[in-house]
Amino acid sequence: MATDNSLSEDIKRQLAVIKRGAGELLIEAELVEKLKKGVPLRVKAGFDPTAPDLHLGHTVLINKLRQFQDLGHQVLFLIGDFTGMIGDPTGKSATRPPLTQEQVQENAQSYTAQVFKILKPSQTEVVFNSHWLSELGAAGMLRLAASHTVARMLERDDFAKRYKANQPIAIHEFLYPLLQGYDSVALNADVELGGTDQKFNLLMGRELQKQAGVSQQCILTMPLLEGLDGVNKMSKSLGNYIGIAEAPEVIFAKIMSISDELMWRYIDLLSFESIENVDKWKAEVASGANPRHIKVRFAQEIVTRFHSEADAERALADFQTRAQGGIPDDVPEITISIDGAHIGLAQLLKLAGLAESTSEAYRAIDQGGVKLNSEKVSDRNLQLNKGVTLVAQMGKRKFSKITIAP
RNA sequence: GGAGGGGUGGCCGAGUGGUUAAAGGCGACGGACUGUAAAUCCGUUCUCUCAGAGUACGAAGGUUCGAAUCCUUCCCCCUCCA
Repeated sequence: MATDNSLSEDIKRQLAVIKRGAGELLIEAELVEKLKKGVPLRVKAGFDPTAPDLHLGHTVLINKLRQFQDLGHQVLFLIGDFTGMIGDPTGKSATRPPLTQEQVQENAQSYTAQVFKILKPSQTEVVFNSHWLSELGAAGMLRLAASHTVARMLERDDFAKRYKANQPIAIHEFLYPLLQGYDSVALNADVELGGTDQKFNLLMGRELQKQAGVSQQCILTMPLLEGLDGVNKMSKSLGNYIGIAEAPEVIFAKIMSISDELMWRYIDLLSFESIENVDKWKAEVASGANPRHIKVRFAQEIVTRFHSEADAERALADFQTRAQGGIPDDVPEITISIDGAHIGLAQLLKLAGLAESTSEAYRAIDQGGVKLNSEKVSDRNLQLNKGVTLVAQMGKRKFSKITIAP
């Protein structure tokens, strides 16, 4: 439904900010009513404590939380430590082992340390759902479980698919949406954010709040960011992610490696540039400009956000050096002690950590992927003497300044 | 509780006694091409004291000149019936 004319300028502005880049807002009219009260909204978002390394995919959501803060609202950063301790066996590959209390605390620390690069601590409340869920007890859990039917649960898309495909669904997996919904009741959330895949769980919060007789939360879903492969959603386990704690050069290089089409997706979901500017860039590229320049600019924006402007400059310089086949400035140095008077190159590369195994090193040499002091090496049996220092390069990215102890 | 199916290299997946270190695909890596993008093409893809060995097909034993392939025991997963 469209914004009607009676809305104040302020609320229109807030709505525009909230809806930018978002997937779906349920229910807009309710949100307007909440905003009209002029009281800071309680905006909830939940995070699984099992993966302490945030990547850009997570930041799509966190950016939105930050925007809520900029509009004066309060963020409830929920760490799902209770569910984390049970251990989520959901499908996929390896079942995750349950986390200990210590691990959960550690992960939470790591989380907040990273998340406050984006969120304002003064408007963020970090909460753990074990606080109220562990008090729920078996009786409370049963009451919760009684609130919904199996049929209702099977409406959820992934449950439905798995059920049809004869894949197992553990009983407690049905409990997850209920617990997440109960979190909203306990926190008295006004709005909950989640990925588009979370819609069902988010709606569960609304229903449980209704049953509890409290005001229902609005729901804002955010699109899922594709990973570097451009196909699957960004995730650590798929290895297609850009971690926000990664080195400036790494973040920069990874962004430069995404395809041109995917670049726009990233910009839409991650950049803070105005919509007008982004549209202008798209037009420029459409009329023949090299997308590379925009990618560089975007990469710098992201590196600056998680490191600093100086780091972004360095990352760019580093990137260009490598592009010209040069040796970057920050080559790690390593000294290696050997037994005999000399050592085979393959063994050396392995000891220096450039190759996983000597076999891999031999292969790389055979394929012309190894350079010493910028000279390509073709002799797979090359021996190196004690006391020498040289810069070894394996492949495009791996460098090391190696000294063989005399 | 009963019946049946299955566990193969990072993943998927062929392979039922002998050129099988194990087809094929994906991924990954190296090279070419480029904007170090993507796509495409070529190559590689267990390890090692590298051309000669060692170790591998859920685990442990056994049969055999020889096993991923046959036998025994154990572990794990799935499906159906109750």
